[in-house]
Amino acid sequence: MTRLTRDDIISSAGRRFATYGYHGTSMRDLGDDLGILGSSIYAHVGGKQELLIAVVDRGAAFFAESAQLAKRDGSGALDTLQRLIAGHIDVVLDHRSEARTYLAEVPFLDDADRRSILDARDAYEDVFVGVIEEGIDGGSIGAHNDARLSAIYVLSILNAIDRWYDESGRLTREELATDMYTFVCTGLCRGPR
Amino acid sequence: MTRLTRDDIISSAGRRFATYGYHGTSMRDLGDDLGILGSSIYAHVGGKQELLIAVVDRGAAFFAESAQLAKRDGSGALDTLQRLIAGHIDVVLDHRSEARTYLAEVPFLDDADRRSILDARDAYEDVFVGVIEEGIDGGSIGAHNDARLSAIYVLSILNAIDRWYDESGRLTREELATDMYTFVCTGLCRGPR
DNA sequence: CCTACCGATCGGTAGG
DNA sequence: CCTACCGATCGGTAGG
Repeated sequence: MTRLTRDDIISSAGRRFATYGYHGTSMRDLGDDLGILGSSIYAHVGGKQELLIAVVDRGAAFFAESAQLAKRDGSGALDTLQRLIAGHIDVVLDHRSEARTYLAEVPFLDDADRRSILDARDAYEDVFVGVIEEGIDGGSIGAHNDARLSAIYVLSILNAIDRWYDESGRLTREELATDMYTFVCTGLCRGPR
Repeated sequence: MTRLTRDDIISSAGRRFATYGYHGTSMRDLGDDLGILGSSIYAHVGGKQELLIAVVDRGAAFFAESAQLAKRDGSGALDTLQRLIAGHIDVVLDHRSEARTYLAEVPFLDDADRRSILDARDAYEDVFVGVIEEGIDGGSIGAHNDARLSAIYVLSILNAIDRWYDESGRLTREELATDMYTFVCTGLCRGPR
């Protein structure tokens, strides 16, 4: 039994917040998870809000990193979009607690922190919008699409994935990424466009 | 100032739950909204959980009703899908509090109630799956689509709408329904299928 | 629907 | 990281 680090506590808090929500979690709950008293957490961290900020910041960083990688490695709009989709799925499934807390508990941040996270979210969304606009300009994406709305649709699908995807089910993560990209690119309907 | 009804209290509770979450709402908060004491709510309602159940049940009923209408009035799979989409948007925007609470606070229901709501959700999802399968059988929807996954994608987009749509913005609800249906049907990419 | 409470739990602190 | 607390707030009740 070695001593806990600040990172241990943030990870553990993320798990609780993701499952029970920020307001559904007490400092004593967090202590129980860690095998210490709730009050002992204050030796590592300033307070409950600080824990929420730390978890949400981690989530934001994972998404931002994923977007940078997709932009760097993508060749062409559709390839970059495909990488953005696969990267988002990886973040959501590899960092479920942070991603879920990032997606659901932001309203409970203090004003200043909430605003800065919403800005980060907008910047991430803008990457999707930019890639779709690029596709429209280059001819690979239909000009009838509204880039902003399309980005929101794609992100809505991506953000919901952790609520239903079962890692131990028959659908692999890669199959999901491919199926979802095909849906987004091609749509459901048959016949010529 | 006439006396409050049970329905008034459920509506008010829905607004609080939708904004601050179940665990972020106290009985005293609810009382403040209603202009009475928190303890006075117990004259109308058994407890906080009962309020959550009532709000969530209302949400479930709105969605179920919408699905029945779409199935009844739709002519063909694609028309029914279009009606399902427009109906879902109407529920989410006309009954924001109930819809949001239904979508977000179900994990905080007691076991039995949660299970029955999850069953209702599955039944609603199955309507979407059924319509997509019908479209595949009839040839209007491409056979390469996985009906279950496609239904989840469509519902993910629909369920996220209340988090970004601004009723007083430039996009009307009808435009949104049309744009979203086009996205779902046609996809983003240009070129033959 | 209010008065007057109840025991339990909350986030957090002083001092070690 | 624990001991020993603090005042505030929680969901809820008895009696009117």
